[in-house]
Amino acid sequence: MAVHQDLRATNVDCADCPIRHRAVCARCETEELARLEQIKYYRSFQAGQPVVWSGDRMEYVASVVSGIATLTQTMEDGRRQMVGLLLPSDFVGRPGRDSVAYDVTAVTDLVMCCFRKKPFEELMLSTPHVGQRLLEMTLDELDAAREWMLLLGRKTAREKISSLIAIIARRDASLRQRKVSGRFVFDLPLTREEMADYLGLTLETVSRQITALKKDGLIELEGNRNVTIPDFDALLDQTGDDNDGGFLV
Amino acid sequence: MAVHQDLRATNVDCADCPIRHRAVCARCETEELARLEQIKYYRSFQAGQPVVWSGDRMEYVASVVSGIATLTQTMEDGRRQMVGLLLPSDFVGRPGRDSVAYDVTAVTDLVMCCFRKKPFEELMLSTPHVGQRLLEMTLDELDAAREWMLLLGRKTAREKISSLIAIIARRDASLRQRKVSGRFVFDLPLTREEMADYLGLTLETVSRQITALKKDGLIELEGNRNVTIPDFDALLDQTGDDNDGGFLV
DNA sequence: CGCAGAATTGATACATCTCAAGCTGGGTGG
DNA sequence: CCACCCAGCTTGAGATGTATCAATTCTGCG
Repeated sequence: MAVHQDLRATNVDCADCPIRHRAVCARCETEELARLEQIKYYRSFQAGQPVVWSGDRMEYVASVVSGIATLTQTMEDGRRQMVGLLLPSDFVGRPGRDSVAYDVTAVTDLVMCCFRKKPFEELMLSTPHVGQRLLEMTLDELDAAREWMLLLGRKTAREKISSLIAIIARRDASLRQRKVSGRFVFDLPLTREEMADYLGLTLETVSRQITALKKDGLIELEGNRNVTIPDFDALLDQTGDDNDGGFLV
Repeated sequence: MAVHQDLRATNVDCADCPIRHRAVCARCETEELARLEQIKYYRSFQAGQPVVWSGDRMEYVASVVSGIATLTQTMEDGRRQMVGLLLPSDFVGRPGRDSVAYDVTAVTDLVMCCFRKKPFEELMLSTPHVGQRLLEMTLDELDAAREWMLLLGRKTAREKISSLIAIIARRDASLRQRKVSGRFVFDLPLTREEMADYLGLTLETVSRQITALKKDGLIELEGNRNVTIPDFDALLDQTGDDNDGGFLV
């Protein structure tokens, strides 16, 4: 149970919280916030550390404050599929169920704002805004999961990689409050293997396709992680998506 | 916009509704039910008819009362991926958003219990039980979508078909309030092509794998639709899943 | 009975996987 | 301070599962 390394982290005042406006608490009024503040505690994980294993009891639910975590499913013979990427403000855990259905792993150093499950559930019953916001967030995640099903089931390797790079670029831009237009530079948070697990490919195929995109001038690489997109629209053309449709992930 | 054929259907009293205990209204108390009853209306679609197209405005949300519908996404060049299968008691539509992100199509004759969006949203704000139940259902759907991502990304064609047949068998059993054990007989609601769209395969591959399962004695066919599973556990062994784990779809 | 849509079957092509070497860059210990 | 080491990545050659294209053959329905 819980092989995680948890470092103490000091609580931040909700009013100063960087994810205040997007997380599960976004709609809360001051008194609801005060109640949440009472039951919250922070928890940190180092890059690479597991947060919970599939099947474990998880006695809390949480919001990602900073860092990135992944949700993965693993088959008996070791085949792995990533089924979600958790960014700041995303929510982990499921009120009304004790155990978790997938492995949760910290990809970068990670800080989470945790609520013990019992008090959180009581709060959900007695005040409306947390549940409403959680429903909204869950519906968004469901849309994202379904968009991902199209990618996994029907896209080619090149389309998959292009889509992933485009999505990471957009998320990065939104975290930095910028727009992805013209030339855009950012860091990949994932290794080739993690990308492969996300895309339903092997790491070799990921590597080859990245090389191909580089040769075609659609991306530029500085080291393994730092990516420059010289022309975002040109990259979008490679994703197979309806242009400018969709992906709000 | 809305090329659907809608036949009038007479409303059933909520108290006698076959999906009363599983649908979005499952938790409602009598007065809440009365309010829902006021704003509900039934709508029927013939097998094969579209319910809504991706991008259309959808001015209502609805529960499937009887029949089966599919959610599919389509790429510009025609590649299609099914992203959901709607069975009786499943919910369609998204409070808080006007347009739909995927095509919804009636696979069999279909009856839906519809609520105009505006009144439904107001009801969700003023009474807690609808929103709570909807959150629970959405979380279940998210789990199912993620399970499906593993299938699409990592399973072989044979594992995919076996998984699909096992899931349909289980759902069929649960609708008929029976258990899937020993010898089990049921009808496939989907054509080979629809199965292919669900599984991220071509219809030829689906056909070949079904033939292979038949040759191996894992299933028996009577015509194209009627399936007998002589030994359910033997079929489960072919799915690649942790035995008796998971799938509550 | 006959026909059209659905399904099967076959031959071949090709995208991706698999297995196997190397490469590269950043960190560590001698 | 350099040599080594190792994880992460790239590249290559060959195997393989699934797609594609093309006939047939079923099956259920009018």
